[in-house]
Amino acid sequence: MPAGARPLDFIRKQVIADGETGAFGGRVQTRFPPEPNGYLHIGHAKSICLNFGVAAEAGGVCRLRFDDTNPAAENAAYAAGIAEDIAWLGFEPGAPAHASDYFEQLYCWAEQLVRQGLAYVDDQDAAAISANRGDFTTPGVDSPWRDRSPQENLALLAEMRAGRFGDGEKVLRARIDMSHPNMLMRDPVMYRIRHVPHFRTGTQWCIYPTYDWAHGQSDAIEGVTHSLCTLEFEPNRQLYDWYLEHLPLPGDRPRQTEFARLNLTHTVMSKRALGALVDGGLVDGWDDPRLPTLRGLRRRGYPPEAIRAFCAHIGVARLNGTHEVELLESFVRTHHNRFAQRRMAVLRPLEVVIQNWPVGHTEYRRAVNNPEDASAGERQVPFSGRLWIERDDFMIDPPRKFYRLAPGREVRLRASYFLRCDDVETDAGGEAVRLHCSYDPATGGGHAPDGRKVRATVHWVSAEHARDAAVALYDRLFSDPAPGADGRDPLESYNPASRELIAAAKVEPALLDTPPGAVVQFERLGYFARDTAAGAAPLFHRTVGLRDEWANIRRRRGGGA
RNA sequence: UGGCCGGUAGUUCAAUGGCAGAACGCCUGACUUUGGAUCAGGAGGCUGCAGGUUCGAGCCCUGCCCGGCCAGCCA
Repeated sequence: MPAGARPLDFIRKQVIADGETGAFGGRVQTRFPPEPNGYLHIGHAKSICLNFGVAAEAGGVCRLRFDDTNPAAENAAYAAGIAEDIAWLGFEPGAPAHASDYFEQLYCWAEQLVRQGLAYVDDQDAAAISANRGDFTTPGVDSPWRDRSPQENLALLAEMRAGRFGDGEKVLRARIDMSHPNMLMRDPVMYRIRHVPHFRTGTQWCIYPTYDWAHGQSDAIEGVTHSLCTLEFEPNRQLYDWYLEHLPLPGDRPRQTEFARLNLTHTVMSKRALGALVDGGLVDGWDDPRLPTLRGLRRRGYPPEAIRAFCAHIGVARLNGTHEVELLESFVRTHHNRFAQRRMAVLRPLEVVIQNWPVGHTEYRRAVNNPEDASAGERQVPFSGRLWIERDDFMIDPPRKFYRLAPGREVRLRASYFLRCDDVETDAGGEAVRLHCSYDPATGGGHAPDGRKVRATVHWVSAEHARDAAVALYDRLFSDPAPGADGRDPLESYNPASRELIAAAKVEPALLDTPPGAVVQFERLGYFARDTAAGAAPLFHRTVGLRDEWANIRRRRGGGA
């Protein structure tokens, strides 16, 4: 399904065109610029794949640069986590750069703009600045401090830096146009006062550059040629260019190009919403397997290869849309189908007694570890006269198209014999509690010598040899495909049944040899990742289910059993 | 309401002004010791709407409709 040659996206086309026209001296340099105020999610993965991918394909470089201009929200732990996640995804973040590396240069440039009369210190408070900015239809009004002399501004700026003022007392603003149709051009703030220590520069600074004042200049300093960002920064491009045009840059002027961010159905991607889930205890933390964070997906068992293949597949465009999670899941299945070893596990056990099995006898059945990969070898699975099978694999009164076990019916036991259900013990409510069955000793090869067929193969675990394991089943975190649409609170559609814990699934002994973090297929059920927590009882997270035709039939009938 | 950007199959994306395609999903069949995987076939479109230019428009022009982003001292 990775399918052959996908047409090039508009960004790669542009990069190639730049190479042909000799723009940027033939160089290509990109950057991935996260703010270290949270963890990365799959939306960032799209950007990472794009930035690192474009650079690699063009023989250029891509650097990780932390956009650490807001000390109130950022910390070193987030920065370390981000670098770790990038490496896990399969890219080399190298020694990261930081916007804070350029604070001194930025300050020098700010002084230059002041000297040219292109920036000024404003004494208005935040509310006044906001009120005087005007709105979409009415122009802003000039600040009373807009026409201070360069000398006065220079002195004030120095005092701001020296800590002579309290938070919010003054800001430095670019002097552009208070009636500009682009609101971002109405004298944007360049520096604000924050007496907050920064995780890298400590208390060295108490004025911090805004995003707009730092970003393009950081790009220019590093020699970035193609500054790729998401669509919501489109109006910022005009400002990006304005700053760069008015500064004496060391090299070519970088160019900002916007692309659509990734959205997925049934989940949220904004840091605010993610934070609300974590802080509200609705999930266990940033690495909860239900979250679209890279740490969550890793714990869930999503392989980085599948995430990269997904990102390559969806491409990049300027159209803001929403991908179905099912597409992501199909890439996860494709990967695990090829590499995951198979094991048997019974999640909701139903007891089977084989009446014609020799009492006390155990036989070891050979089972292939991965039918897609002969080199994965085989293993021995203990078989005896008392088994667990899946409750869902039996029905007392089976509807049409249900091919599994039922009274009088015969199925094949995976890697073992045919099994016939002779009798059912039920409880007071009519539920099956034990099946009395018989096996056909002639069918050990998986076929009946007399040529009779079975419609289904069922997985099983020998009760005597079964081990217990905890299993976490996951469903959509949000029942609404577009949580938070129409301005509603996304939490309104939080799915309280998004996790179901099975305390003691019955599993074959070999399953417990699975190393932490590894993903195996529970035959007929799905892919499951062994939890990475050390020392605890074995726990498996369901990464994704198998494609399930019977579930589709049930769904089409209206969800019933 | 002003500015900018978008609108092609259910979804995401293609299509030098020249027969509207792919992937995932869906449906049917084959095969099968996973109702998995694999293979073969199929359905699915007034290219947002209306005009215009042209031999010819998804593409160019005009108007309209719908959606996104922008009025933080967040990024």
